[in-house]
Amino acid sequence: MSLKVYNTLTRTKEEFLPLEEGEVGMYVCGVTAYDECHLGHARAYVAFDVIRRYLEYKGYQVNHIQNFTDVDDKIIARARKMREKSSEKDLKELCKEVAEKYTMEYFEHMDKLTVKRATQYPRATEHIGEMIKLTEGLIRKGYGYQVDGDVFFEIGKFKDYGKLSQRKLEEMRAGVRVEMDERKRSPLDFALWKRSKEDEPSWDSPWGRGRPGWHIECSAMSMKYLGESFDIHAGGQDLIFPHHENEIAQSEGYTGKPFVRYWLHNGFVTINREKMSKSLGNFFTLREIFEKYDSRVVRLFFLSTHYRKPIDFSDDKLAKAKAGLERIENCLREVERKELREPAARTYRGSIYRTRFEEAMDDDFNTAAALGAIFDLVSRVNSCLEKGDLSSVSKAAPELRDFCQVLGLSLESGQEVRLEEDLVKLIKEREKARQKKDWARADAIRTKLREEGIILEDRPQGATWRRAE
RNA sequence: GGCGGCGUAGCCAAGGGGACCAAGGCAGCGGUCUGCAAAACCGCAAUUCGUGAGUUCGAAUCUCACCGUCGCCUCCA
Repeated sequence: MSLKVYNTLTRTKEEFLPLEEGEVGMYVCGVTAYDECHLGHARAYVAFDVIRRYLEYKGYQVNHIQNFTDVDDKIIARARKMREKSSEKDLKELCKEVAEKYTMEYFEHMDKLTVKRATQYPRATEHIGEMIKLTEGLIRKGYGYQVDGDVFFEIGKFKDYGKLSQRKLEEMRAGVRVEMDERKRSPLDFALWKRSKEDEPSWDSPWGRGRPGWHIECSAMSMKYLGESFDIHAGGQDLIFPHHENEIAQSEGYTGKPFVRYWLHNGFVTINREKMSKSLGNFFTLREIFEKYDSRVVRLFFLSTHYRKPIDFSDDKLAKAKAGLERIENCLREVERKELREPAARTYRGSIYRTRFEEAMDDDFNTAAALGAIFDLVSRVNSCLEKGDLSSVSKAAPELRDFCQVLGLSLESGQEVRLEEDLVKLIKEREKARQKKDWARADAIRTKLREEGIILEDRPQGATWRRAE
């Protein structure tokens, strides 16, 4: 079976063939560290995490690079606000603090969502030299031009400009909404290097003190860590234009080589069918979301829709994802009770479930269809448990864990958690009451425990409990 | 104005010319189990895939038109 991926560059699904056999270079556009992460970030990074995990499942060694933008207008704006309150610190110091704070928060939230750590996380400010070198090269090759301390990229010089977003230059000019900077040769020319104001973070360059433009960092860092041509470049659909279009122009203009083989873009999170965004005021931060929902539920919610499609968020949908997650967990918990826990070795291949799972994932990482296979496998395991066919269970259960692991669904085993002393006493008391057929007492205890978040299930061997969550 | 996506049961969602009188989940209904539950199991539930026309032996799947909806064209995952 061959893996097919949808390439934004060609607008088709293509067979995935990396440059080096057995290895994949993958660059994911990271966050600008100026504010808390929201649901949209979570969706993107969960999507690319699953892609990375599946590539690893297929046997590839994945070199996953993800940047942090730690110098930018918005970070500076944030730092300026902070300075209004505590004026003793200088702006550069505050910019660093802002970036550091939100970088750490990013990790905190992504860990909750079980997003694997990238191989490396390069920061823009640590690669100023590389960016200056790229900019110099672009000027030398006639793509860049300097105007009093600013350097712009002249898009008219790059013949393929617009190939990713599939736009023609003439069309774009017609729709330009940006105010014209008189010093630019075309309104669509973009900054490679920006002259900076006195108090802003700045670095020495051949064009004076300044800081890099936004797009250049991704060209510089991706090529530094993955080479001038590499396999996968990923990000949100909103980055297609102008960010990724500009990256192609810079990188290919500089190297004369194809920059990226496969461009992958995830769809947006919407709230009530509208794009979630700060300007609309309808966004949810991950901090808010995790106060209400288990992060595993959030992850399953994302996986229930193909990563390129928009996904609409609502409490109701999260509640449904939660019910689905419980179905999988109840199944695995039951397997453990039967002491059938086995290492999730991939020894049992070729089942119809694995075929379906792989076919789904091979088809541009169709996690929604893959979940179909997972739920069918859950039904199969439950059914075998019911019939007492434990040899089938011991074959199917490791497979189920294996699939969940590929999707990054870390499931609770349910057994390692201890119950508080007084609650254990109550359960024992209830057992006695049940033996005496004192149903009123037994039910009262069950209700009380339910209020404590403990769900009791009576079984032939006695009652078992699990946390509600 | 230009470009692109989407519209499948009550809700979510996969499928994208014949194996589909359409996966899977949630909710619902009937049954089994249970003191009653919970969990689980068994079964039921779209004769139909936004609307209309067309291509085809055959269409949810292709073409055209229309309606609805969302996004990009400015920072954005």
